[in-house]
Amino acid sequence: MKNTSRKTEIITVASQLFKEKGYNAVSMRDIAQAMGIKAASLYNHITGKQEILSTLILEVAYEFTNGMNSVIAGEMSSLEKIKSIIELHIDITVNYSEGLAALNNDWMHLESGDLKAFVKMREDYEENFRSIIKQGIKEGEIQPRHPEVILFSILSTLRTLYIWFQKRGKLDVNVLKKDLVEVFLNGIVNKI
Amino acid sequence: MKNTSRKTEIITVASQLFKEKGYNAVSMRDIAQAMGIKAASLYNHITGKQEILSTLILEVAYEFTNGMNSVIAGEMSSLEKIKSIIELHIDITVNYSEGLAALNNDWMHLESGDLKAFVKMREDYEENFRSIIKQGIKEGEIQPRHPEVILFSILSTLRTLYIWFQKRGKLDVNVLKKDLVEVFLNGIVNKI
DNA sequence: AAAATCAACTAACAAACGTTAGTTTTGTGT
DNA sequence: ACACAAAACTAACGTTTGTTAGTTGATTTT
Repeated sequence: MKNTSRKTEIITVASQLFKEKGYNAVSMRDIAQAMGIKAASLYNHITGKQEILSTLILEVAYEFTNGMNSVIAGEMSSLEKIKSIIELHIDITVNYSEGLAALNNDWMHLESGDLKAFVKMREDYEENFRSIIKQGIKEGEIQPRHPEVILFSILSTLRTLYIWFQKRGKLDVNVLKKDLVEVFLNGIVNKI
Repeated sequence: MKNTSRKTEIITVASQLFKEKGYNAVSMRDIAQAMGIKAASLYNHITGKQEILSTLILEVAYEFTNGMNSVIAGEMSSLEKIKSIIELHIDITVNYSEGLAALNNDWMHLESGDLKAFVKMREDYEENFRSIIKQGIKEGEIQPRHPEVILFSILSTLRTLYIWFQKRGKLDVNVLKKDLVEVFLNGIVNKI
């Protein structure tokens, strides 16, 4: 029942600082001060600064990988799969806002093993997404445009969602899901 | 005739390193080494590390501000204005790829005066964009969705363009402009 | 030819960094 | 009340950081 161990507390506090200033601009002394203790005391709970970063990023990365695996396993049309992916991103954004910031901005500061694992997961994720789009174009569900343009326009928006979500008075999650799906699927032009 | 002064050389080299690792992970010794000189020699041409960052970011920021001012001054429909903004971003992405990376990822490391100026410019830019969208909705040109969702979905994509543009074998600029405009204006669904 | 300017250099600085070692305090179960 | 473990502390370490001072050699100006 104590999922709020001291270790996860440290990671939570650190993630908030990372989100604001980035991994390299946050010192162990900054993290310690935010917790009301001294920097050396952190090492009773973690092996080092790098562990904070990798724990934070890989947790979210697995969340994406598992979510994507569920989507591609389901028997849905391509458009429904894309809709599911959009909703997956929004759910993760709501629950892992700080981890997402680290994943987006500081993944390159992971060290060798973790870095390789992360890059692999991200490449696989993008490749799965790309396949869904191509399949949709092939079956005539999606307009025949450059798949890469569709992929990155959707993915860029979803990846940056964490910045916007809390800035504008916490947009309602369901409104966001509905509007975002419609913007991408139907565009913004009013056709009357 | 010597726009390739030593100072601009330094800023160019630094911007490429910043793009890969971020401002704080790049040392003056890293920059110097990439130029084949010693770190202290850099100070014959620049006042410090901070000057590199602010020069880099503010140059691009002014480019956006001027571009947006041209757009809102023109007599176009809202949809045409949005199309112009998309093209503006693509043009800047092509010409200022490294500066864009710094602007997106390291703006928070600007110091007081420059930081304030930058944040002001960015807020004004977003407010102008938002007004165009609202105007378009009011006049029935744009579908009546949450303006903030439209704003951030377009802007997120445009801001991240610099990552994708050169990764995928340099997408042709005109294809990109055409497809991106169509994705946002008409969506991806094939309506037949 | 002499003087001045430029752009590199070496050497060093104080501050901040992540981390380790050893010690003391705090809290818990018996 | 006592023993033990958890978690804080102080002090210090070796590096790396951005930056300054003073010097040297090359190029340009007078």
